[in-house]
Amino acid sequence: MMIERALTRATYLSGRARQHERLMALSGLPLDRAAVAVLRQLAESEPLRLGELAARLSVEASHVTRQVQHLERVGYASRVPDPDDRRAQQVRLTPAGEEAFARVREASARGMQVALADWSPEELRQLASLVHRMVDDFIGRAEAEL
Amino acid sequence: MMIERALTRATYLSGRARQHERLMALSGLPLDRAAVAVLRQLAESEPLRLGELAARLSVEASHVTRQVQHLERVGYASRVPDPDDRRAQQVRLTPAGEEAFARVREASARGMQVALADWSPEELRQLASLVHRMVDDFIGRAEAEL
DNA sequence: CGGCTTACTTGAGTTAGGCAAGCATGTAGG
DNA sequence: CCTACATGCTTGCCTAACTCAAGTAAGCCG
Repeated sequence: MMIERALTRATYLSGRARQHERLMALSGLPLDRAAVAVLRQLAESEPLRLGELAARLSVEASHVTRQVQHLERVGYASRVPDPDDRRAQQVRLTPAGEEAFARVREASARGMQVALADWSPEELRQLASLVHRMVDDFIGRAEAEL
Repeated sequence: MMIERALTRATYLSGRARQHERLMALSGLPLDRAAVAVLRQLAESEPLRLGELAARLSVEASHVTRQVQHLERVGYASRVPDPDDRRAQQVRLTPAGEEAFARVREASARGMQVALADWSPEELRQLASLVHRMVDDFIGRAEAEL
């Protein structure tokens, strides 16, 4: 199963702090890795409750609490009480948050374009679709095991 | 560039501690994430000097020093002075280390087989080959930028 | 030899993230 | 409706995985 080695290489490499620093330098934003992950998830979905956000990122709620507090302090996210459940809060991005995410995404895509410059559009499409499907399958398995 | 999103999802997910715990439970070994990364790199190459090992993992040498000390204490790695340079040391796996890595790899592959059970062999092959190529291209770019 | 570089080590600090305990709200059974 | 248990979030505290800075030993160059 050579896929095992391929994925391990990819994921270890990209988790390095250095990659993140490159990204922040490119985008000109002072966000840490965890904050970017939250920002991204919020940008890619409707407003989410805290618990749901934690579930989608596969991390503990306590971690998300702190990251969201951070994003609030820098003005990228805001919370509104959930109308259906007074225990819960909905988190959404502010316009500034949307804009910050756009810059992150743009910087990230730019880096990839450089690295993958001589891939054909078809190959890129294929890679993206296989990877998406793989992630879905992994998440599916994780959920099935509960 | 939808590939950007696919990769970010994949890499964030796989970095989670939970994934690692699952792996350790499957393999029955008490190694932490960093140790596994070093073990893997050593298993996949000839004996390496400490600095070279750090370079291949894209981490600081000081981190590698500590990880290797750890692997030595549990009997998975050993060092020999580099014959060509008395400042340096070569790190290699012991037989116990080789065996431990084999178990990690097997556990990891098993997990993937479950998750990706209904992929065709052709799709798996394709994914692996695209991912390998992508990682090579990323490493190539990182080196080119020095 | 004297001075600069390289390979590694050690120490201290930061960040991501888990776990446990606590508080407020919701929900069901008697 | 009241007691009892479940949820959603927060806070505090701990560990792992690094990084950066300073130190030592060995090599290299005039």
